[in-house]
Amino acid sequence: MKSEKISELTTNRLSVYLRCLNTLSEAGIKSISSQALAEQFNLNSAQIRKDLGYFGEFGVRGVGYYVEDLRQQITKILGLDKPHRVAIVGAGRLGAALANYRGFSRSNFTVVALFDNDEEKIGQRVGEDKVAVLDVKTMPNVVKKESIDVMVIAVPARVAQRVLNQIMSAGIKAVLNFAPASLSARLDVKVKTVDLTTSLESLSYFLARPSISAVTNRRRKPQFDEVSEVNEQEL
Amino acid sequence: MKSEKISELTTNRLSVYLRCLNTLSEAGIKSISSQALAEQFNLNSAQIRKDLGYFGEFGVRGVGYYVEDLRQQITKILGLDKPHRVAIVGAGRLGAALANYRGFSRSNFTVVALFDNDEEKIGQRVGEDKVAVLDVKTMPNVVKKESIDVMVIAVPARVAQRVLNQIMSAGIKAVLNFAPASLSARLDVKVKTVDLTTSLESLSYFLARPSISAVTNRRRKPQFDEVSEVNEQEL
DNA sequence: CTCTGTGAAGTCATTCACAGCG
DNA sequence: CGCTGTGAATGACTTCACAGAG
Repeated sequence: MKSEKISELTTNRLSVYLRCLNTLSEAGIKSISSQALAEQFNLNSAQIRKDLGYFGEFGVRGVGYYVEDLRQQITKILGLDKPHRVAIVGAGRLGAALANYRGFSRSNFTVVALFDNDEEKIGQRVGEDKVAVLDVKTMPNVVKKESIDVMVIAVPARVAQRVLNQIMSAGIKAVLNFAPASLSARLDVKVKTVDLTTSLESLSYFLARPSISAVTNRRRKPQFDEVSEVNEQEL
Repeated sequence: MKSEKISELTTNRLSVYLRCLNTLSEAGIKSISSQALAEQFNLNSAQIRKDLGYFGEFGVRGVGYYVEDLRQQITKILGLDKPHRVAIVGAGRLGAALANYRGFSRSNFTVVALFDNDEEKIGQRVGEDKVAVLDVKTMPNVVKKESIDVMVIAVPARVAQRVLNQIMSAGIKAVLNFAPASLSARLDVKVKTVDLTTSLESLSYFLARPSISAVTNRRRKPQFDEVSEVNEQEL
């Protein structure tokens, strides 16, 4: 175990590894080598080993990694053993969709509240989960009372910086931003921006050039989990 | 103008530059230097010049860039001068939210259809825009008839690969994926994955270490567009 | 003999720094 | 003079390749 600073690319991949391990665990697989893991999920085995190497020695030479053990290790590294409480600012379509997104709970995240400044919306409850819409002015108090430690920005771009400032004032250190805007934050606050516009426009660039090879894609590989028909309702 | 291959990081940034130029244009700014642009939007001036340099010489020495001109140039580079037609697979909460997202039109994207396999949903129309929910089985025909060239995957992870395969069979070359799954695609198909789980889990890692400096964040800088109070409804 | 863990090599991306255009 | 455009320098990330543990 060294004490270099870990790149965000590495932590992103750790999250992906964790997801793979969950799948393997559900399939009853007990152990797996970095190579087999890489092949099954379109990853690179050397990179898996290197990423893990930053945090310790989790493997067994000649064998590979024990799925359950590694799962717990990565869970701990990512801080997912402790629960996180999330609030979303902006009770529009996206905010409401996120508030009811079922995928968060596996990672130990719970959506606690939705904030908005629209009188019409405040006091309502949104979606199946009946998440309460609260006045954005009450944010500082609610953050404290509800022990919220992660905030999601789902407001229009032109108010995003202001909302971020309020969020930082409330003492939040981790923010997921969906507004298409370049935000500036204090150094001790981590803002991750998910920029749909940029993603789409980047796709458009790809479509605009009939270039031969799309280097960014992974090698083609048949998947192993061709399960039977199911509904597509969950998101 | 060279003919190197352009990194996705560069095209992502071009999209950001375009957004900044839109803001400047609306503010009536006629020209701007790379340095001023960088300062106003937390960017790096050398990088702006280098990114643009891959595509041509758009600046005027001693002056900077003409906002309207550069805007059009980047629009063309990203292929945003031609309209794109988008369909979304998965008429769940996220799919419905995306189908009615107003931010796409500025980039010349129009959401044409929603696909699902749930009998209950097929035939309905979703949101203010009344986007029709169609049977996913009709996808190949609809893609042709409606000239759809971009698809969005908003289905649960376990069916995402199968949906992607169908999408590729229908001849689509550009896909935006919201399912938390590692997908494999043909080399001539570009898949961009927006992974909420990974984004959140990476934030969790950041919270788990009380490290002094969050290197990934931009320098703190006061914003210049502190506009007056508005609603936060649009997403 | 298999597979990890890891320096060393290689590749790709960002930033510097300045010649030279307008 | 100010600013772009760009090689050259630096830095970051990935992949190779292998010593050595089990």
